This record gives sequence, C-alpha cells and structure tokens, in this order.
Amino acid sequence: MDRQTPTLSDVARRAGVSYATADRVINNRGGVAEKSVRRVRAAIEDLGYVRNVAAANLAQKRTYRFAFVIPEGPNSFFRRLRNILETARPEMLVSRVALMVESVAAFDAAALVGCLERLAEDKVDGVALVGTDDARVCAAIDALRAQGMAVLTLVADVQGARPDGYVGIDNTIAGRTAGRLLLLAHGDRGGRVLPIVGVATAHDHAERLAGMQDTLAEAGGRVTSAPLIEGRDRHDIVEAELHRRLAEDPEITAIYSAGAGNAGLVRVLARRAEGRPIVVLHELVAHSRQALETGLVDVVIDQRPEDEIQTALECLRAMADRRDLAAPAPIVPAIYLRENLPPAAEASQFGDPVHE
Amino acid sequence: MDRQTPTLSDVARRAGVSYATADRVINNRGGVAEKSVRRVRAAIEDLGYVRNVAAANLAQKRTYRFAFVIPEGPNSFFRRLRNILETARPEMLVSRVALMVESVAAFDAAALVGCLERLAEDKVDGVALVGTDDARVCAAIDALRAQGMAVLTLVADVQGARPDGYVGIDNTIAGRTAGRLLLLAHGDRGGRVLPIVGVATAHDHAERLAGMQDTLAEAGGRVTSAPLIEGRDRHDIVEAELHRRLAEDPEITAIYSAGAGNAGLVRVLARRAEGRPIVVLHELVAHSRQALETGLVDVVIDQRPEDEIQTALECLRAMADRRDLAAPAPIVPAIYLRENLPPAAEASQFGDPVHE
DNA sequence: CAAAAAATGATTGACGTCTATCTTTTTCAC
DNA sequence: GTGAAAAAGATAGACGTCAATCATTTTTTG
Repeated sequence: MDRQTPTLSDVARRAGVSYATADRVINNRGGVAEKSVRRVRAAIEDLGYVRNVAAANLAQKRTYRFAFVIPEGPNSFFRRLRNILETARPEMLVSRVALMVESVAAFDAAALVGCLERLAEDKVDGVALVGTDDARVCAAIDALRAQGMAVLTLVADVQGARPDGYVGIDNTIAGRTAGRLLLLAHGDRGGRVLPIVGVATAHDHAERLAGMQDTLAEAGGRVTSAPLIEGRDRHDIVEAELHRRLAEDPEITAIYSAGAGNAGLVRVLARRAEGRPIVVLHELVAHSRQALETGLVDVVIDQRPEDEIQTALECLRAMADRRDLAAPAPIVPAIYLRENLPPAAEASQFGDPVHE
Repeated sequence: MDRQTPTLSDVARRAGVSYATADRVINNRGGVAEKSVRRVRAAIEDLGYVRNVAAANLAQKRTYRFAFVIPEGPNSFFRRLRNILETARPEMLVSRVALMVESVAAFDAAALVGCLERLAEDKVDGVALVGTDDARVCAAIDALRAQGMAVLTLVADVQGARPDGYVGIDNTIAGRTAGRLLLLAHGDRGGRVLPIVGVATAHDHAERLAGMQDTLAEAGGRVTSAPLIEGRDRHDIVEAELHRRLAEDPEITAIYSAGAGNAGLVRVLARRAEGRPIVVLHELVAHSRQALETGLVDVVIDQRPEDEIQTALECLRAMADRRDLAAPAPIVPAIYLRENLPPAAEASQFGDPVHE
C-alpha cells in the first residue's frame, strides 16, 4: 500500500553517492565536496527523507541527560516546579531521557554559576535554568553554549544572556491580564487597586505591575492604582503590611499580588468579617488554590509550569537531536477561577509500572 | 560513571532463563510456566528494566498510524482542529507517526460508522473521533476496540460507549466557569443573562447551560438567566434572534453563548451604538478572537484543542506501545481575555524542513 | 607529471528488540 | 517408564543509523 519511508541508503542511491558520503553530509562530518553536498540535499528533499531518530539513538546508545536548575527554598512555586519534574522523571525514562534536578540557593548568582560549571564538566546534553540577572550568569550560559550544550532559561530569563531559548511567560502580558480582570470585575464603577510585589526592583514583578497599571490607565482611569506594598515574597511581611494598609485606606476595592507570600494575604482576608475586595494573584499553589476554592480570592493567574516544563523538554530534545524545531508557542498565562481549577496534583504517585 | 541501562538480555540472565523466555514474557507470547513468568517479572523489577521503545520500533519497522475523525462543514472550531492536525503532521513524522485526518458529515451517525468501519479494515493503530451520540456509533467503537485498536473520543464523548478514554473538557465545568465569570463581572449588582445554545437537546450545550445556571443560582440569584435562544449553531439565526431579544428585553445585562454561530452575535454587537452587555462565549476562532481584540466581547472560554490533540496523541502512542500511561490530566477550559490571547496560529506554515 | 591532499567508496560491527525456526529439556498423564 | 505436550533454550537475520577503518579515485599543487 504505502511504500515504506526512505532510508539513508535510498538517499545515497538517489544522489549517486555512497552511503558513506551521504552519512558524512547528514552528520556534518566534513570532507565532502560542495557538489556532493548539494546532490545529497536534493535527494533528501526529493525523497522526503526523515532521519530515523529511533535508529540513530539506538546506534548511539544515547540517553539524553538534561538538567533543570531550580532555586531552592520554601517558595511553593518552585516546589511545585520540582514536583512536576519528579513526576515526569519515570515517564521520561521510557523515552530515554534522564532528568536531573539541581537545587541552588535562590537569588544567589554565584551558586548558580557554580552549579552551571559543574554541569559543564558533567557533560549533560542540555540545561534549563531559572534565571537570575547577573553578568556572571550570562557568561556561564555563553560558556555552556560554546561547549555545544543546549541552554534554556525557564520561568525567568536572564537579561543580557543569549540562551537557545526562553520558556516562560511574558510578565507584561501577565500583568495586563490582571488589569483586564480587575476592570471586568469593577464593571463601570470606579475603584482603587492595591498592588503587592516582592521587591519593586525585580524586573519580573515590575513588569507585571506596569502591565496591570497600563491596562487600567488605557481603560480611562476609573480604576486607579494605590501605592504598592513590597512584601519581599514573605508571607509575614505581606500579612502585616496588608493589614495596615487596608485599615488605613478604606477606598481599596481590589488587591493585586504580583509575587509570592500570598499565604499572608490569605490570612488577612480570612480574618475579615464581611465583604472583601476583589483579589487577583499569581501562581496556583496549595494555599492560593485553597483560597480560590473557599472563595477568599477571585482569580489566580498561573504560568502553567507543567506546560513550561513540557515545552522545555521538547526544545531540549529537539536541540539534542540536532533537529530544527519551530519556535515553541509562547506560554500564555492561564486564568483560574474556582470553577475551572485543574485537578489537584498528587504529592507524588508511585503507581507500580507494569511491564508487558 | 553511570552504568548503562539494562537490556532484556540482562533481565534474562538475572532471572536465570534464556533470552527467548524473557522475550516470551514481556511480549505476552504465552507458553511460559508461571514460575518463570514470576522470575522474569522479579528481574525486571530488580534491574529497573525499561523496554527500549526505540529499538522495538526499529525492529518492527513500526510507523504508528493514527486516524482523527473530525466532522466536516463550515464550523470554525472543527476547521481549527483540522488545522492543528495538519500542522502537527510533519512534526509527527519525525517520531514515525502518520496522521490521517478523516472528515465525516457532522451529526451524521451513519457516516461516522461508515468511516470507522473503513478504518477498521485499514488496520490503523488508533482512532480519535469526535463523538456523536448514537447506538451504532457505540457498537462501532466497541468493534474497533475488540479488534485491538486504541479508540479515543475527542471533544465530544459518546454516551454509552466504552472507548479507551475521553479527551476533552467537562462541559459542566465549562458552563460553571462561564457562570463564575458572569458573577465576577456583575460584582454585587443584579443582572439578567441571555443564554444562547445550538439546540437544547445536545447534551454538551445543555451541560454548559446547566453549569452556568447552577453557578448563578448558588451565588444567591442576584443574577438570573433569561429564556434561551436556540441558534442551531448558525450565525444568521443567532443574529436575527439575538437582535429581536435584545430589543424586546432591555433588562439583559449579559450574553452567554454556549455554542457556535457567534459570527452572528458579533455582528449584532458591532451594530450597537452604545454600551453593550457583558459577553462570554466559547471557542477561540477567527471571529471570536477578533471580537475579543476589538473589545466587542469580554471573555472567550476555550477548550484548547492544541492540548486536546497533544494529549490524544500521547494516549494513542502509549496504547500502541502497550505502555500504561497514567490517566491523562483532564483538560480544563482556558479563559481568554484580550490581554492573554495566544499568538494567532498561522493558517498553515510550510517552513522548509532542514535536515542536518 | 609526480606527489600530496582531498574526496569518495566499500565495508563492518555495534545498538536492543522482534520474529521465526529448530532443538533440547522438563512435565505430566497413563 | 513411555510418549506426548509443554516449556525452555539457542540462534540468526532484520530494522536504520552511527562510527570507524581502509582502499580507491579524483583533484590540487608545485
């Protein structure tokens, strides 16, 4: 019925060269005349040859080794990220991908660089790292790439660095999305939004904040932004500050939290006797999820780390296979209400694998 | 450093049996004493053996053949579905997956059954079909499965059938999500939502409608539901009916469209001189996207067909490989505002594949 | 034109699994 | 204990590619 897919031998025959030459071409081994290269390329085109990755991997006894470098610490988002990776690990094994998850101190550029250098020696095939803005990190990334390994930034890009790609959301878009939700929830009434960020200098939080404010402004300014709280991503600080500000400023109609430390925010809300402001926050983690379920919070904007990791893995594999992958679809923030929450991920599931 | 992954020979050696026997076990060829089966299984467990799918596929010269059965017609959602599949096809080829996209008349159970029967003869490895409720369809699905092929329902399940899985959203959840958004947009004011469905008897639209109404009711009933419009998924009917109803009932504060035919809805909105109701509708397609971008519409709830297809492909592959895949994460409806729209998909991109 | 260099050809043994065939051993019923 | 059936062992070719070696041809250079 359907004739089978062509092999490299078919290509060689069609191009009128030997298998060895065709092999030299597709594997860039060099030492091939320009004329032959062109003929092989043409034959590939004609026959629609597609390299059989399975066979190639088999011959190379290849197992992909990918490292994910994730900040450590109590931050629940990164815990979630690590969880997803751990869950994916056994499934990845089937396709011969060994996942390494490295933890480094958060915001510690030196530690991150050290980790990257170890990975460079370790000869992994690809690295995905959560970026920290720092010149040394840029240099380390360049060094890895120069060594021929694939490097992605994940969740947070590194300004100035040139990785093979960035997998994560655009924080301006995330902030604008929050702004639009706030506008929607205010209807045609006016309002006053209290923004909470980690620190105003972190470029991701700053981008979210600006995106939110721009969107409010573009809508005519009936909803305005109050002075922000810097919660340093710590729930105790967020709790204290927020408590104070809400008492101080009764005009607040909404809260937008661009960063972490939302457990403190939830505590303040839970204590309120009556009517609460509209609340929009980021990242679906245990406490934000629960707050959504109990109605303490209206909306959670999530960057869907599952998607990010899947996309990252796809990119890393494509690069390791020397395939050209169409640039991955940018990851767009997801909006969760209590009604469309994804099923809670198990902490870890050890279903016994069945081999048969 | 890391010792290499064990092969089936290692398993056989460890189990104290021949390679042939180990092979008989993992491939269920039968004719193996219970005792030996247990020993092989134990060895697999001990060594953490994972069947090398690449090698297996190579040996079998396997190309997966999967068919997607999609209703034909002008419906832009199914056009989108088909587009996604066509775009995925070349990428899938790399992993040796041949995608077939079959079109059958919409809502035509007989045509669907005919198509499934052809596929049964065609010996494809798996089928994903958009369900149509019908006893004959159930029977056809069972017949395919009895023949050992993997069958998934996609987007719409078939009531009474027992496919290997359903990949699509829960329409009740989708409707509840719409309800929550409507509540959010009404704030603490009252309102009156005008629902539009295709036909009230279609169970998917009915589920969405009920979900929306339930959510409104649970919130205390300050926002109510007006009598619905049956637009039969046709934009001309939707346009005429909606126009009439809006003129008739000035109390309408919101529109919820659970089905298709939204081009007509958008036309009505575009003609309105001033203030429009809150609008929530389903499926991100060309005109709904544009309506969102131009501010004619507030929210689009989308079932993310890209995800659905990816999940479906994953499931089909897993089943074809005789792997046990953890049940795929149910697909949750996505909420799009004009700010978080994913980049528009190219109609079709024919970037020349680079082989090297 | 000869020598050196470059390009090409020819061939081979992995890689891990599948599939098939054939032989040998064990088990079981009678 | 004999014979048949069941179970197990042994082995080999194929799948498509990679990586390496060595021989041969063509091209370039002085």
